[in-house]
Formats: sequence, C-alpha cells, structure tokens
Amino acid sequence: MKEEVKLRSERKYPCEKCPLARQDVFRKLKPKELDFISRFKRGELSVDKGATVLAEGTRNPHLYTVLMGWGFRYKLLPDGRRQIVNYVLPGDLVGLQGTLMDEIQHSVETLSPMTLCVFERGELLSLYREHPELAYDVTWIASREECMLDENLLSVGRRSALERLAYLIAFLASRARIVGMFNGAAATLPITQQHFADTLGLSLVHTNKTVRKLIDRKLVRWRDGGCEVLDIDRLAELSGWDPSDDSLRPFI
Amino acid sequence: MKEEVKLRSERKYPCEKCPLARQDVFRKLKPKELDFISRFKRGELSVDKGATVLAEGTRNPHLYTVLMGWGFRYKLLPDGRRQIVNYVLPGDLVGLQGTLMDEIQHSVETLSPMTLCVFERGELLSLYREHPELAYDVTWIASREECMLDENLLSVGRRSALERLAYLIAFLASRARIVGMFNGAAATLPITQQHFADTLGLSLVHTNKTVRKLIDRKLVRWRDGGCEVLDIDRLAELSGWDPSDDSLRPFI
DNA sequence: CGTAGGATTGACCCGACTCAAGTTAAGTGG
DNA sequence: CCACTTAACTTGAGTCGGGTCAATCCTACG
Repeated sequence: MKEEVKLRSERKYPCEKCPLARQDVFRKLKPKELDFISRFKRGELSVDKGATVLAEGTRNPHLYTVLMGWGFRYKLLPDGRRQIVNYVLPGDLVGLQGTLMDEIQHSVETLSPMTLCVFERGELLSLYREHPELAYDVTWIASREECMLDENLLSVGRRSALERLAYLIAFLASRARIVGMFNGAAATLPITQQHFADTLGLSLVHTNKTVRKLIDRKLVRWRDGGCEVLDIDRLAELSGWDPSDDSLRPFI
Repeated sequence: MKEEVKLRSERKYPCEKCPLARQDVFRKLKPKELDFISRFKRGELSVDKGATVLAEGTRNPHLYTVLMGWGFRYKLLPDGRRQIVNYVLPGDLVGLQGTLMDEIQHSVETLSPMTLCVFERGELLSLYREHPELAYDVTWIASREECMLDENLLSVGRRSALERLAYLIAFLASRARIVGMFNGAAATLPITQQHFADTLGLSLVHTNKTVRKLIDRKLVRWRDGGCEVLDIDRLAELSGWDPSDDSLRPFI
C-alpha cells in the first residue's frame, strides 16, 4: 500500500479557480458562498493511485470534495471478502458519514492520482448556520449518493451477471462523462476486473468471462489496463437502465 | 392493492405528544424546534397494511416521518423483478429523495398499518434557514440511511444465502427493538418470505429452504404469518455482523 | 365449503464458483 | 539489454449453490 500523501498549505486550486466550477453540470456559487467555502477549506490533499484516503473503523476529522481523479468506496467482511459499494468522482463529497457517525463505516481507495479539497468536519455546523443553501446542497449530495446506492443494490440483487456488468460500465462511463473526465478522448475506465468483480458480487473468473461477452459484442474493449467503453447507450439498454441524468448539480 | 388513505387535518398526535419523543433513542427537541416542526407539519397520514405510500416515477409534494408501523422501500426492473432496498420504521424520514430529485426513484409500501407525519417539501428550505440544527439532523438521518444501504449491499454482494438471511433478520429485529416496537413482547417481523427473497436477491424457493435451516437451529420460528426472532445475537454472529447501535438519534 | 395467499417440498438444471494452469505486460535490478 | 518478478488477464475442468418448475399443503376468510 504505497501511499504518498501530501497536504499542501499552499493551494494549487484556490476556490476562485476551482476546476469543478468550470463544469456546466455544477451550479454556480454566489460570491458570498464562494467566499465562505474558501474559508471553510483547510487545504488540498494529493494522493497517488492505490492510496487509501479513508479507512473503515477510523475517526477522521476531515471531510473531502474530490477535485480530480477516480476512487471507490468499499466495505470488508471479517474474513476479507470485499464489496465495493460505490465509486467517487470529481464533485463527490467523501467522508460525510464520518462527520456524523462516530467512526467511518467504509474505506476509500483511489484508482488514479487524486486531488481532494479538505474541510474540517467540526465546522460543518457553522456552514449549516451561515449558509442554509449550502447546507441544503450537502443534503442534496447525500441524497444523490443514496439514489445511486439504491440502483447498485437493485443491480446486484436482481440483474444477471451480464446485465450487471453492462449496467456498471454504463453507469460509470456516464457519470465520468458528465463531469468532463473524457472530453473528446475515448471513454476509458481505470479499473481492474477485480474491481468489477467486487462491485458486482461475482467471482473474478466469472467476471472475466462476462467481460469477454461484452468484448465479443464490441460494446467495450480492454486497453492498457483499463476498460474502454465503446457504446454506452447499448450497454444501458442491455441492462435495462435509464441514465436519467440530473442536469444541474450542487457541489461544495 | 387496497389502499385506504386518510389525511387528517385533526391531529391524533400533535407534536407535543409525539410518540417518538417518548423513546430514549431519540434526542430531545428544544421548545423552539418543537414549535417550528409543529408548524412545519401539515397533517397525519394513516394507511393500511399493503398500501403504497410512494410510487416510483411519481412527483410527490410531501415528505414524511414514520410515527408507527413497518414498511419497505423498493425498486422494480422493467420486467417486474423487484428489489427491496431497505425497510422503514418509526423515526425514519421517507421521501427525502423526492424533495431533491425531480421524481422519486423508489416506491414505499407498508407491511402493517402505518401512521406518518406529513410535511411540505417546499418548506424544507425554510427549515434549513431557520433551524440549522434541524437541517443538520436531516443530513444525519440521510447519512444513516446511506450507512444501512452500504451494509445491505455488502450483504447481498458478498454473503452466502444463510449469512444474508441471518444478517437481515438480526438487522431488522435490532432496528425495531431500538425504537421500542416489541417492548417486552416477542420480536416478530411482520414479513413474508417473498419479502425476504426480494431483499436478499434470492428466489422464493431457496429463501424458504434457508429459513428452514434457521428454524432447525432454533434461531427463529415462523408464527402467524411472521418471523419470530429467537436469538438476535447468534443470528448476528452467524452473519459476521456487528450491530454497532448508535445510541442517540435525531428525528424530525 | 371454496378460494386465495402464503409456506413447503422434490426433481432437475444452470449460472456462477473454485481450482489450477497458463499468458501478457510492465516494471526492476544486474 | 536481458533475466526475474509481479500484477492482471485468460482459459478449461469439475462442482455446487441457488434457480426454475410443478405440486401440495395450510389456514384465514368470505
């Protein structure tokens, strides 16, 4: 677990130049809000690929917003079986559970180098007091996460292996595209088949055989250690999933 | 789908006499908060067993808090396969997603007669403005839901049928006990094996055979159309689950 | 007494798992 | 520049957990 973590006091991305703000999907912040968030922000965290950002059973005084990079949230059973519960992408709030529960109940690991905004959990209440609209946004974000979890549960519980995989790939590609992670370039997920397996509740071997079916249908391609998505729409259709993209989202 | 719905303007449970407030698990509200919630509250909704409180794809101007009764939240695949994503018990907030997303993404159905507090979704923002602590509580509740979903996903994705069922029963019994749904009486879940199946991602037949194993081990008993839980601790242990009961909870 | 919604059971089958070998590709040190 | 290592992807064989189909049995209820 190589985990080169740098906490910068100097800021590469001051809030006025927040890379998220440039995206059309995110709602524009009012000057006062921007100002508050700027003070709320404690620093930036840059981690390598494969780093553990949060660990289950730990207390962490921070709350994060992903600025760039890919990661995933997972839980472990006592004997080591792993379940990935969701992925984290730019704009996602990480560690909210830890702010409210005592200990955090899941771990977060990166799939690529990642930069996060660091906030102090203890100051969340002051955000709630001074900026109700931002507080509302936090709830909105939490609610969106809940929505995604519902979808994932539906998938793992009721879809066949092929449908599940198709859904997962369409889901990830479409989330990533919305936050501009490909713009122009081929949609490639920086993911390993083991991650797919642990997300879908399947074994690695069976996942591999299922991936092969999608490759044979020319829906995806396996490229330098990642999954290149060739046809999101047909994948979504195959899984019976309706993307229903929310057009405008808040972020903190 | 018999669905006798009564919206009362007269209140059987004015906020000062809220049955939830009597429970030790819930945090006490300050007089001002109580006063606000009392005005925020629009009425009460009483529905029969088997009623649909919320329907997927619908827009509902309300937000609810369960006062009494059992229910469950579920999603459907286009071809009718059903996945129950979680259960709703007293103190749970229902319909928060609908307040924030456009359309609600899941349905809610009751397992027993149920009474709910009705709020106006449009006024949630004024709650955020006037009572930051309550807003914080709303987020807390959403975050707790997220935590439960993570657990459920872990279960469906990575546990064996027997472990899954043991976990589910222990989970439900322990949640219900905490909000005083049994006090003294035998812990009986008003649930059908079809519900278990649709929660666990198993077929009805296999669920039945798995239930039988738990009955043989004398961990549960099947009683007048419900599941009587005989030994929560051994069920939890069997599934490798640690209850980690949160001692004090907010509610709205 | 008839009906319907659950709960049960047995027979049989298939999707997904495990085990066990490879094969590739990307480092890494000599 | 090459041998060695390691992580990730493949593939085949055999097994098994859980699925489907099809009865049957209860029991509450009209």
